[in-house]
Amino acid sequence: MQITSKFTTAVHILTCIDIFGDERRVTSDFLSGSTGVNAVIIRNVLSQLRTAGIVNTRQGSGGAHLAKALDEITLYDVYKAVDCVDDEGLFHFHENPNADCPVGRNIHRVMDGRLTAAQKAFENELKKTTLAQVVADTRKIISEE
Amino acid sequence: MQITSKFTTAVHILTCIDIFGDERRVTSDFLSGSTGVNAVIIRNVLSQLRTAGIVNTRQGSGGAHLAKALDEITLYDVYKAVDCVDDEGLFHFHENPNADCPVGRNIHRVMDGRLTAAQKAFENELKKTTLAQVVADTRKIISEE
DNA sequence: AAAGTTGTAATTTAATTTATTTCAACTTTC
DNA sequence: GAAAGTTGAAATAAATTAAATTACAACTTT
Repeated sequence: MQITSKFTTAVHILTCIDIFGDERRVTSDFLSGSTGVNAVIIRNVLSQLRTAGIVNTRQGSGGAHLAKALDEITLYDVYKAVDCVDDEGLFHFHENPNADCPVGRNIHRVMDGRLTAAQKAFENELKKTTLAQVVADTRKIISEE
Repeated sequence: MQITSKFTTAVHILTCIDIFGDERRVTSDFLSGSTGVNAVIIRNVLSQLRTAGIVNTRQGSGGAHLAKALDEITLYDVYKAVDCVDDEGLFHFHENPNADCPVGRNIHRVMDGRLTAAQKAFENELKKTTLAQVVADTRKIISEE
């Protein structure tokens, strides 16, 4: 199992908006070309980023723009925006444990706190990186090529 | 997306082996009844736990047994045993970034270290809990019921 | 008005996860 | 040593999810 590629796609998109935004319109079609991801999927991701207040887009006009500074956007914000993990959490519980079995009716509760802690540790790590850092690293590599 | 329920199923299985192992044979059929998971899936999970050196099973004889002490098995060991996350890692990269685009050909590399760190943080948290703790909590809840 | 773009719904395709079917090999017990 | 019960494993099916595709109305700019 893997976290949906919409997450890495979203980071790619935001990086492109910052790096190419000055010289050209960053349309879903352009982003589709850079990512190799279908333009409709790009528009869906942009739509989620817009709902999260991370980008601005407008019907007709073409070109996505950042709605906040890169150093105010963490990888966690993007992860949340594109809804990588739903309310059920990162772990999938087997759904029909037997309530007549003392283990079956309690195991979920016993594990829950510990699994949530693991998920939190993971998410907290994502909060440590801002898009500003990602873009800075990308610009550095490009300039050295 | 969610981590396969084989993981929580495996923890359930190990808990049952410890709690019921003294009074009865813990067969795949019994475990299927307690978990609500198909008996063949149970046998597959047991097979993975056996490969990891966590349980012993034998053809014909019936009944799984722990191959090591509960306090020597962490949630991480179980997670690894049932192969929740493959070599590709927890995050799924979009697979066809455009090598002609300076962002496209570098973004993977830029993100990789940070995403690996998040995965590591998550896995390290799983290493903090042993099955001994899970079973102790389970026994406590059962005794208070 | 024309060209290009976004937003969104509906559908299809592909991949993955879980369940099911089947049966040979093995153990224990009577 | 035959019967009953079990594991191991392969093959297949069903269900779920992710990603791509098709289609088109609404909007902006020129």
